[in-house]
Amino acid sequence: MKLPTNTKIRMTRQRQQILDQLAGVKTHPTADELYQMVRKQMPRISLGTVYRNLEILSESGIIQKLDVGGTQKRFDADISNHAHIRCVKCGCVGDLEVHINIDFEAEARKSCDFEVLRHRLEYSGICPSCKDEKAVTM
Amino acid sequence: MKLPTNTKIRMTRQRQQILDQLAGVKTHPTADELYQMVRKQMPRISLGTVYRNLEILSESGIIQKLDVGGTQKRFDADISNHAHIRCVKCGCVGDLEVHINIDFEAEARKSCDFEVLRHRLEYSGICPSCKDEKAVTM
DNA sequence: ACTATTAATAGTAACGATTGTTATTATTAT
DNA sequence: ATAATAATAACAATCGTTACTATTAATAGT
Repeated sequence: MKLPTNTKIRMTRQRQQILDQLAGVKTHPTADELYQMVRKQMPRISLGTVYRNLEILSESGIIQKLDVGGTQKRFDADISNHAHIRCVKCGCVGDLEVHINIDFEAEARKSCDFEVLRHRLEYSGICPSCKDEKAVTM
Repeated sequence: MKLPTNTKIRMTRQRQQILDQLAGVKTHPTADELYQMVRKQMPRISLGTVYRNLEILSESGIIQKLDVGGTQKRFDADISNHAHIRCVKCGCVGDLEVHINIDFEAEARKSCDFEVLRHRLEYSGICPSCKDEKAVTM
């Protein structure tokens, strides 16, 4: 089990690079995609280092680990609470600002005996570029 | 991409057994858990058969494949549209009847250029038995 | 009911994503 | 400076899942 956010983490070149790359992009990359991105700047970095740092960064609340379906986890430097939409064709993930003024947790408590902690709203659909492809093909 | 429900599927003993076991339980088991359950009745069934049948059954709309976070997929013989809550301690998954009369898809369309298809509302919390454990330990 | 067709099976190998392990290197505290 | 600590690269191991292949079983047509 890991420590909470009070743990001070060391900012190494690799960690900084991973963070910078992630912050500079709004595509919610997978660990492997980030590895490819960082490798262009630091060719000797290892995939394990990327995984370990993404884990550490998300555990200390600096980034977010997303579990939006599919086999791979994705990462987001934007910590704000926003919904995500996943393209059913290519698997890419976009951001979504949904303003629904409902206490989701309170609603859930009405119908179950769990201690309700949080909720996640996730969408699926077809991304703009896959929509265009479809249009071209037909 | 696979065909809709008009595809006729062969009902083998194994497939029937998997379906029966899944229907007889409200715990949303993983493929491996189902494998263990079915094995008690059919000791020579293979894990691959379980995976293949769960895939076929969910594709033909007879059961539901759940992607509720965590590393493993889960399965549900209850096709009705209901939300799920996952225990952050033990990973178990429970059902939830949430009645929110909002057109989630319409809300999403306001803030993104995807073709919005569907949404998923997922909760996390602590299940009754993990709550009790905590109480005992402290 | 009998046989041909064809899908489904058991067993096992292969796979991709992720997590460990370990010896080495870098960073921080003394 | 040097000892202590943490992070790294390289690689092995694991986990969940899918693919392969020879064999078996479910259905269709007689």
